[in-house]
Amino acid sequence: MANTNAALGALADPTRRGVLERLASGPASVGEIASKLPVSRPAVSQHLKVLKGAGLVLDRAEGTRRVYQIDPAGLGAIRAWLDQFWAVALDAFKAEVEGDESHDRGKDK
Amino acid sequence: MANTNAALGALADPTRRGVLERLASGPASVGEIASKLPVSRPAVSQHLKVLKGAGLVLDRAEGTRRVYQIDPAGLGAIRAWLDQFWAVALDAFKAEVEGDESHDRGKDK
DNA sequence: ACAGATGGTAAGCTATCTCTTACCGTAAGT
DNA sequence: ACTTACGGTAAGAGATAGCTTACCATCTGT
Repeated sequence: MANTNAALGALADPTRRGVLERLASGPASVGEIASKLPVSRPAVSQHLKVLKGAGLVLDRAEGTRRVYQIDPAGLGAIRAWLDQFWAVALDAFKAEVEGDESHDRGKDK
Repeated sequence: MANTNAALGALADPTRRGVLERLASGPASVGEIASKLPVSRPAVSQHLKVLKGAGLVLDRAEGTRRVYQIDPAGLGAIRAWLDQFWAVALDAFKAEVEGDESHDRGKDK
């Protein structure tokens, strides 16, 4: 399952985002992905393993090649987490700007 | 400015997400945040520095205390990046499922 | 069956991250 | 002025992440 935890960790690496951005335009094989990036093919394989573990990509065998593509479900999970987080934080932020002094200060410690 | 790059990197660490989740419910001082987490206060200070650099939190002095809160703009930047990414990827995914074979394969290499 | 292409895995190196303890600066109260 | 509370910074230790090269397995075509 798409663990939000692992997914956020996976998104942290620039090379991995490079892989995802390549895949955003459509499926590609490992070699195709690697040819566009400044790292070796094994490095790309390792990144794809992480992305797959995080539920961000899907893969299928296609002859001797292995084709990867983005898994919409994984991205959706992150979006859901972020949206929920955004909603709570923005709410607290607005409350702070307006009323202030009435809802949080002192309730924490 | 809220660099998406730095922001995603900042979100990768569990302790940092713990800090953000605490702040999502309202502003708090460094000590208050640290008391809820399994790390020392200096560690929290360091995390806050990263979060601030990523544009995810704001801080203000309040006497001898320093109060931190979430910066909605930073979260918004990540949301924007993710939404845009999501849109492109989902589009490509749907195209792949339906037509297939007609829009990408071969245009990349 | 053999040769070539493709890609996953192992081992090892280096750089970076995160944590801790120790220390210092600043603001507030007596 | 002195003391106390609060928090940022420095230095260093340990763990981890990401890369490379070398190697192996699998699938395809001759």
